Amino acid sequence: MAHVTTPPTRPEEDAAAATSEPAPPSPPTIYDVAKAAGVATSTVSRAFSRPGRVNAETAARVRRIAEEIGYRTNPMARALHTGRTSLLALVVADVTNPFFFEIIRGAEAAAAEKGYTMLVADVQESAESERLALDRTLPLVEGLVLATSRMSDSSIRVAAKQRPTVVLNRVMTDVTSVVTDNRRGTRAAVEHLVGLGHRSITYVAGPEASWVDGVRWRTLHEAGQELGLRVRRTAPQAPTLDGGRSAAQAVLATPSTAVVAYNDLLAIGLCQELAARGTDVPGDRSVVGFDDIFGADFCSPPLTTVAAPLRATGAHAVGLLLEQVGTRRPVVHRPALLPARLVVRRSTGPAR
Amino acid sequence: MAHVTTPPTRPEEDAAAATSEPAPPSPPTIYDVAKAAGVATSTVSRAFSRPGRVNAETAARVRRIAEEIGYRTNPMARALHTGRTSLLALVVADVTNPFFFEIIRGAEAAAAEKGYTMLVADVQESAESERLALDRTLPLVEGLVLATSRMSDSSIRVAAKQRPTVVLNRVMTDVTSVVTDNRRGTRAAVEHLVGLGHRSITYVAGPEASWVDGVRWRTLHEAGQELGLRVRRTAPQAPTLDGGRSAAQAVLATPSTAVVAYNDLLAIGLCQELAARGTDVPGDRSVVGFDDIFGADFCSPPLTTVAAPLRATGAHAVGLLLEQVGTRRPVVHRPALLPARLVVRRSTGPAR
DNA sequence: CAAACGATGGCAACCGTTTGTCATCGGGTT
DNA sequence: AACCCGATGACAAACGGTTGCCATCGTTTG
Repeated sequence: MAHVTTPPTRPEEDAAAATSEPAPPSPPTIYDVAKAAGVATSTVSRAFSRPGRVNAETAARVRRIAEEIGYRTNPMARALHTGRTSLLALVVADVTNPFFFEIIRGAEAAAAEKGYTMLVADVQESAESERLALDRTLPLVEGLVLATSRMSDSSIRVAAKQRPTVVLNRVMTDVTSVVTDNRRGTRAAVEHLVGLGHRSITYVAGPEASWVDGVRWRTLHEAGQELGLRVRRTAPQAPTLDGGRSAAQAVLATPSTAVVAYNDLLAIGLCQELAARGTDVPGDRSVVGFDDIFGADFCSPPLTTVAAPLRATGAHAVGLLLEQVGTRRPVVHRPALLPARLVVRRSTGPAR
Repeated sequence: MAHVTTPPTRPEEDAAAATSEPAPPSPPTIYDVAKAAGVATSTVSRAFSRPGRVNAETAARVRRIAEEIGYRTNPMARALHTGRTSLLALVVADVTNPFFFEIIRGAEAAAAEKGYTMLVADVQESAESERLALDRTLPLVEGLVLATSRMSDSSIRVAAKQRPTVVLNRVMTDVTSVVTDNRRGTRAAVEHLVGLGHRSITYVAGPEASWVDGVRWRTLHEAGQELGLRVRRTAPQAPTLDGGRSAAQAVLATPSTAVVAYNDLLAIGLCQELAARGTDVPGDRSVVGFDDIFGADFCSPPLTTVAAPLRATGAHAVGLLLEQVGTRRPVVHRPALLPARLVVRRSTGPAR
């Protein structure tokens, strides 16, 4: 028996259905309310938007009648005149990357709290479709949060010129940004490893286009210098499980007893492949990731990682965004630095 | 060259700000294009929407000029008149649940391909905020996909009356739905376990409000009867890692050698807790999940699971939705059944 | 008692597109 | 030469709210 996937449309529908429902009744407008209440449309409008502007009694009556009729203000009509759509866009490189989960959550919650709706656009790691998505959504929204944009700074500026914008995990001079404190986070990781006796660390690099990758590597490098460590770096990897797996070879080729990976996905992939090759983590090598994504606690072994305040990042970004949305003139804050926190699990241990 | 648009009496804002940027230039409208091209606005409009309706030459000229000026049609103005917003909403119970990743991806891709933008709304497992989200988004969108709605059938019908709607993982008589073939999937899991010698299975139940939970349990129960198995069921659990952990106690209290969990999250949580209590999986108990979410392959042990065609589900739902969007009269298809597939990994093994 | 005033509500002009309807025009028919 | 016709483009009326401005009215103030 075959699985019926697309049952064809049934053509007899029209005639049959016409009996059940008489007509698609168009929803009541402000005119209907005005007529029913015996006032002008302007009064109805103001009863909602400027409660002080009309007599309290009148306003109450209008609202009651609107309620009865089932009136709901048409957001498009409002937007046409005011420009206020109550829509915000959050552009993420990849919705399926757990890194964005809590960011989305935080952003959405903060937006909803202020009466805004979040439009989440997934651009599948491509600058091209990111531009496309912006084209589509920019005219609709009042503000923009770019989480890990893959576009150039100048493309971002173009967008930022059109709508208030906040970027995440990337620092720009003329666009407000929110980043986690990668320097401190990285240092915490290094100190943790040093405390366990490690004297040599390999960094598994992420995408070259990543601003954050640069920061993490540089800090690691500096810290290494200061503390007299031997620090190495692999070739850039895609920030995925597969990227991590394919870095195993390079890692095993080094004598480093500790590995710091660009992010958790990479770290988890690496652990998998190391295990497959008979290398024990943390017995033979210690592994640290970044971000503390979903899964970092139930992979094997549970991952020691520099946790990013993902949810707070999303929420904070929206907060900053909303500050700008009202004002005519764009406000650029200096980068907000959110604290990172080292979470020690079982992928790190004493050096061999 | 300046195309003087509509000179809206702009009382030259504060002098101070005027230094940085001259003025927030309002984007060009159809009027600007019309004037520049020396035609009426209707011609401009039709040059885009009804290319056949105007002289090909004129149309080309208009479009060229529009391009030069940087004209983009204002979606709100269009929507106000036509009702077409090119927006679809996908309501998910929990964006941070990996179950939805590929559904979102599939839906978004299918929507984008047809020129629609997906609005993803997270309702945090609450019927209350689901209603709220619908209130906010319903007037904006042309169609609705409800993935695992937590609302009652009647609430769903109310929404479906206002906009074309497709529900996922739930079967309703008068709303189009897309579900995975849970019956076959469940049977496959049971047969797999029986093949390994298990004669007694415990089902770790999911939320009572879940339609899918009912199907899975009933099928499991039936299959048990037919095959002469001993089948038990735990109390309902939240479909999360924690839910899985807290089910461990109940599972250990049974003599069942195999466990089928409502979903992967539950299964993974259960495995964790079993491990913590010294129970070996699959040595002492075999565990099967549902859905094959992100993480099912790298948890410990990698999970045997009934994989749902998540991406196809999302895409298919949008396909069905878009069929209805054009038509005035709602079309209800019968439920589309998408095939499930058993993925055997290492959480199942021979019965003790 | 007149002038001034604050509160309140209505009028009408937008916001930017779409689209039904109508006028015009050049050309082909008869 | 009268007529009809298709093609093309302009006019103007929506779509559903918002808001600046004015008229009215009952009060307060000098």
